[in-house]
This record gives sequence, C-alpha cells and structure tokens, in this order.
Amino acid sequence: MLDNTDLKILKLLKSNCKMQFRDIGEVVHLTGQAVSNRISRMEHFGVIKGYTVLLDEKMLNKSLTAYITIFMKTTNHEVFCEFLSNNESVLEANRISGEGCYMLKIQVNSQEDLNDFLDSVLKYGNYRVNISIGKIK
Amino acid sequence: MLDNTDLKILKLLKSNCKMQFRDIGEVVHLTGQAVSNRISRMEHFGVIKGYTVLLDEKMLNKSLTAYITIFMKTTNHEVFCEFLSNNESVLEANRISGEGCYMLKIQVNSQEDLNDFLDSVLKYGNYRVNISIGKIK
DNA sequence: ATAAATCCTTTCCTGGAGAAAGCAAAAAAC
DNA sequence: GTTTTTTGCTTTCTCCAGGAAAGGATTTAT
Repeated sequence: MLDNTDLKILKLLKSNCKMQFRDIGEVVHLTGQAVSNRISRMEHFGVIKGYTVLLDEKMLNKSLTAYITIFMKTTNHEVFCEFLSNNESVLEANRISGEGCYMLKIQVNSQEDLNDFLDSVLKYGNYRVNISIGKIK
Repeated sequence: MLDNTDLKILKLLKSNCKMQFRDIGEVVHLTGQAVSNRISRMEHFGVIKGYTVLLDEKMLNKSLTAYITIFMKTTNHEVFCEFLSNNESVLEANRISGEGCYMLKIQVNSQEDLNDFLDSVLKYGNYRVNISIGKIK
C-alpha cells in the first residue's frame, strides 16, 4: 500500500507541505508528476488528512498550555465528548487507560481562562491539572 | 501587531494551508495580493512557523498513542531533554508543574516498541503511562 | 504469447503567486 | 492646518508550479 518512497514523501511534507513537487522529486528520484500522482493517491486514500499551519502560540497569547486528566463522575460520555469537540481551547482529547478516563491538552490565554475551563469541566468529572512550564518539543 | 483580519486568515490556514490566497481574500474581503502580503509578514515575524501535513497515523501503523508522565530520578535534565528531542516516537514533550516533571506524548507501532521506549526512559526516571484507547480530537 | 494494469515520463496549458507600480488613507512632522 | 512620510491596498504583468493528457516501460494476469 505505502512503499518506502511514499514514506519519504510524507516525511518531507511533514517538514514543509508547501515544498514543490519537483524538489520532492529530486530527493526521491522521481519527476514532479510522479510525486503529484503519489500525493493525490495518498490524499484520496486518506493517509493524508489535510494541510495545516504551525503557529507560534506565544505570539497569539495562547501562552498557557496544560494537560488535564479527567476522572468522570457521570456516565454520560457522549455529552462530554461533544463538549470537548466544540470547545476551542481543547487541542487534543483522548480516552485513556490507566489512571483517569480522558487526557486533554488545552491551550488558553490566561489563568483566568483556565479556571473558567475547569469550572465547565466540573459538571462532568474531576480533574488533575499539569501546566506546561516549558516546551521541549 | 495582529489585527482581526490576520486572525481570520490564520484560522483559514489552520483548516487548510493550501487554500488559495484569492479564496482567502474573498472571505476576509481583500485581494489575493493583500492576503499574500499579510501572510509573508506573519511568516517573517514568526507567528507562522511552518506548514505541515496531517496524517492518519492508524494507516501508518503508528497505532499506539500514549501520554507519559515522567518523575525524574536524576537531576540531569539536559541529557534527558536531548534524548526527547532526538527520539522519533516523542511527539510532544513539556516540562510541567503539578505531579511529575515532564509530560510526553508518544506514538509507536506496538506494545513492544512502547516497552522498549519505557526501558530507555527508566535510566532517567520513573513514569506513569496513559495509553490512548480512543481519539476524540 | 497476449492482454490488462500499473506507474512512470514527457509535453502542453492554465492559472496561482510574486514583483512592480500606482493609489489612497492614515500617521507623523513641521 | 498643511505638508510629508508611511502604511497597506489594488491593479497589472510575468513566470513557473501543478494538473491533464498522451505515450512508454514494466509487471501481473490469462
């Protein structure tokens, strides 16, 4: 399904998806056309889900990153999942095994916004907060 | 520094950074040129850090996602941070307040790879593992 | 051995993006 | 209050990246 060349292409796209097909082709020893074909195929197949931009969140004042472990109080997971999906502060949300039910990654502007967020979480469950004090990666 | 139009543009780019400037312009009521200028400015300023691709990790057999909290045993954080930076399985790594010292997000192919990873972590510290059993977001 | 499918290259053409010039409005200087 | 400068937009023009189509090589099926 995906050969080594495809994986190389994906790696290049991950580092810069605006890279020109011809330049990608030079790396993987193909013409731009062949690269284009492979990429379309991967888009169509669903391996490539989309193209996005990496932002410096600090400059956007989204300075507060936190990981939040949720311990559900209610059994109404559907409503909670909907809440997560619709909430702009939630960057990631995974159901987890181990301690807790969900692990969230959120990003907000201020301590106050964090408080507000946690308040709104409270009706679904309890939480453990780990605030990021430095991004390594 | 960034006005409302810039933020709208960023939002559009986040949903699809290959969107054509003219189409973006239609949304924010500008010509493609003006949009292009604004984007160049934001790239130059550093708000836009890069362009990347969203992949379906499941199709790449990177099926196992986990959040790992690290409790350092040693005080040699530098070496550990270097380890994190160089390790391909580590998607995110943040120093945290609260319980633990670091929060990692990793992605591997198998339970075995997870074991290997945890083994290599052990020389730096102890860990708590939360394996993702479902991605909500 | 022939037919079909796959994946590549080559060629051609369209249209997006960048550069340059010109314009208008706001900000700064006097 | 008028002039000058700056800023950010539009318009115009040009070039090249990307998509489409056609043709060829290699592999798979019959």
